[in-house]
Amino acid sequence: MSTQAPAPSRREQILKEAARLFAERGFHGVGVDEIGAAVGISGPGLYRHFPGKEAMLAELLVGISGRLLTGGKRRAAEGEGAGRTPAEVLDSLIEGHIDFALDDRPLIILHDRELDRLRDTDRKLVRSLQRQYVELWVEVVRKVYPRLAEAEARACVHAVFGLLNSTPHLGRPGALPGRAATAALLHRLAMGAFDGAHGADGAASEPKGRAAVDEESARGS
Amino acid sequence: MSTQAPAPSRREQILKEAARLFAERGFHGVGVDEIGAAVGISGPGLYRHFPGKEAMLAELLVGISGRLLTGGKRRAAEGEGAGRTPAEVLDSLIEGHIDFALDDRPLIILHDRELDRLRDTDRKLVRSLQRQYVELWVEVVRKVYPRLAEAEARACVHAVFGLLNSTPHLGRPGALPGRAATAALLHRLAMGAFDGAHGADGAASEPKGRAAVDEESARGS
DNA sequence: GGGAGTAGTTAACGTTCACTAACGGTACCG
DNA sequence: CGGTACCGTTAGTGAACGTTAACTACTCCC
Repeated sequence: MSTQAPAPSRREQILKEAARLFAERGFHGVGVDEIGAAVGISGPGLYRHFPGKEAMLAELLVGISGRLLTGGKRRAAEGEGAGRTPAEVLDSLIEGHIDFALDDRPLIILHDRELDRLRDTDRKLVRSLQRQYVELWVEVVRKVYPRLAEAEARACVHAVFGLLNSTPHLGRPGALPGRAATAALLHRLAMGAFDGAHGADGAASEPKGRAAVDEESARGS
Repeated sequence: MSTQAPAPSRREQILKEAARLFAERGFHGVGVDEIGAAVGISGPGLYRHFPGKEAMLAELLVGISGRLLTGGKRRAAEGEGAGRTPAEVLDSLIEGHIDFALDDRPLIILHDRELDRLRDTDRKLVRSLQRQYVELWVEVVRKVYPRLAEAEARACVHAVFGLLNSTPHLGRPGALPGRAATAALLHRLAMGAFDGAHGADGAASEPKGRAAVDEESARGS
């Protein structure tokens, strides 16, 4: 309805279009003229809003990293506050990440693709935020799957991020039924991945039945 | 000259270094002078071996896509020939992909990151190879997990690729015990993901009909 | 009405980049 | 020795890019 679109203030407009273009063609593949054209102004008019091209990328990356971390922290804290089990907290983290991946595709792409185009200062900040986010997940994952060593858990988290961030690769049109179905599918995939990493025998905490697919066990490597 | 193997023929040397540099800093972020310097010659000397910078990227991407597809086809054919179960074939596909991801990191990065920097002809070729590879997986996956609809299976395959291709994000040093352990872990993660996708109840999302529930949250597109 | 601030324009500058031109050395081969 | 193909060099070219400069129009506010 009359959702108050609160004045998409040129700045945000620019950031949004820049994100889309950067994601499509890469940071170095997009000129400032194109970004300007995408918002109706042309070329150097952008410099009224940003000190430079890189500042746009920096703000985008810091923004997404910060929001991911903030959201993750909030969900973890909610879990501690209420009587949630670690498994439920992990569930919530997965859900939050999926929301990001589905709603902010361009940012998710940039987030792990164009980080190295930042200057030292910005890059270190973004990396720090990313690391904190990863460690947040690792902590929760290790509570749910205590048999995972820390390094293993971290690798699993990175892998699941790769899985969840694969949304951009799903074809644009009607490849999947819809948003909700896609989210549910990703959720199941992520949970399954963690379960699989933990090993075939006694995973205690999660009630998900093991839908038996006959596999001849561990000829793993 | 009976020794066939050790001929790192300048050309291959160039391709290898170009792959590394493209993966590190992006196609547009690397200059031809740097590529030349990386192999000991400088700048335009490269044009004795390649008609242009983009030709190097094209050869790299066609190469990796082709090798992935060839390897996948070989494994699938071996499965058909022998009495292998679909689950065993899928196992083999996963193993093959992991080998690629672990042994040719730069190429795996380029493979899904710099595709759009190619000219139409090359890009279509690479996309065709990639699509065939995906469809190969989808076929096998649907045999192992028959309850997955085709679109779902395809999404799962893409997601698992994202998972397996996450290796570049695993920290460089001794983050994981070793190659074998990493491969085994990735294998378990991938299998678990498929299991998880299949295992959930079909209550929510099995029909192909336009379930109206999806688009609820799409306000403000 | 007259600053002041904001948001935009076009023109130009300096650099970087992919690529070409012209040239030289070296190995093989008659 | 002369010829040829290969592999490399340095110098240069035209285009594109990020950024700055100089200038214009509009709005707000006393």
